[in-house]
Amino acid sequence: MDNSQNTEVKILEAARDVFHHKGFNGARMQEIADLAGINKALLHYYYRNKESLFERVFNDAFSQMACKMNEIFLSEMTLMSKIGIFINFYLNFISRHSYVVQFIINALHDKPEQLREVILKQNLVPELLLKQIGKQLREEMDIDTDPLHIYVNILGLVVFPVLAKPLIQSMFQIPDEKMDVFFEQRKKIVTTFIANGLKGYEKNNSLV
Amino acid sequence: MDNSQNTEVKILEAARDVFHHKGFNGARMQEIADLAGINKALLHYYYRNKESLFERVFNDAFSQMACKMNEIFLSEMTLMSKIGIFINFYLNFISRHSYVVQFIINALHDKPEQLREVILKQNLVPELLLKQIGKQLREEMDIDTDPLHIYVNILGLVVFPVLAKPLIQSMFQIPDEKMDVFFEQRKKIVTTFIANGLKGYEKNNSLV
DNA sequence: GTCTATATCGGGATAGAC
DNA sequence: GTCTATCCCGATATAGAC
Repeated sequence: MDNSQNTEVKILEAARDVFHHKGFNGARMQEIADLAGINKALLHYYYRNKESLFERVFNDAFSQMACKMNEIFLSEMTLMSKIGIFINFYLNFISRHSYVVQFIINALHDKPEQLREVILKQNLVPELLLKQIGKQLREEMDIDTDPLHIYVNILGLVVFPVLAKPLIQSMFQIPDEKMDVFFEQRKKIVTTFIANGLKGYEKNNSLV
Repeated sequence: MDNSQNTEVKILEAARDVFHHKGFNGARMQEIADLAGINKALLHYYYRNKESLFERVFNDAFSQMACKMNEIFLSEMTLMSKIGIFINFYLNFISRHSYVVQFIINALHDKPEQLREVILKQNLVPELLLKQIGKQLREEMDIDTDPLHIYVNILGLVVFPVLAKPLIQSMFQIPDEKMDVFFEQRKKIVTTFIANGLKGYEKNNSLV
């Protein structure tokens, strides 16, 4: 019992590491087994095949991300406070686990229909999150732009540089240490950028 | 001669399609051969192995992207005009070839050292582009924030939603037609957002 | 240059003993 | 539950004829 729980946990941790870093096609069952300290046969004993293990890993990753977003944006605060917390949390979290988002995006790109089911099985209601953001945009900032655009703007500013980290480093020849500084700087930069960007959407803004 | 050129072209087109959509690990030499209307042996005659063919495809894709960016941002216009053109161009181009950026990002994530060489062999000078943006930010808008942050902000707002398209569609249950509308809307939305976001960086801005 | 045939190997999956 | 041994297919790559 105790042993089986241990094994299960070890498998999931190993699978997570390998799938997150190498994706479905790049991952090897052998590598997962090695990392978990067991052999392939036992891996198949717990998860009939690679697909099912992958789905489990995807489900965990997606759930973790989505839950945290829900937690932040459905809480009781002003929208700008939520955005500030979101930016700080994700720039901390993601820069340590940059591969997670890329993993989710790639997984969904490779097998959209299959994983859509996985997503729907969770009891998240992302529409609620949008409604809440829309409501706060209207009431607190007099903005009635589609909240999805705003949400995507925020995500883009925070998430894209993490995804593109290797690209940015290669193009501009930036060493790792400087990238750490870069991400730390972004907390302030992005917050300011969003705060001001939103002003353009205010109903009575002369620029619109 | 004529025939060989034709074959070479067919191979590159086929390889591009397959690699862009499925990445290195997901791509099959057989599929590329089929798509090019030849067989595997001939494929290996032109490109000794999968790696070399992949590098060629990566080089082409990266070069195409980088050149277009250079062309836009090194031209003779105001920075805001460039940004407007960039947004329109990329939201048109990328929404038709969404996989290209994802392909580049994934490739660079999988084999950063190997592809860094490929990038350096091209005669692009990305630092020049940053310098130019920095100069225009200072002279035209009185902003002396690191131009890399601004550049990344712009890219994030434009590129991220394309990368995350399947994610967005799955989460919020958005059909394809509505996504087309969404991307069309973003041209205006993002332009406004950036224009106003930049105001926060002006030296004499009371908010900073 | 282009083909058919084949070598070779790696990786997912299963059988069956303990 | 955990292991060893093995099956079997798919994929890259090469040999060699035309």
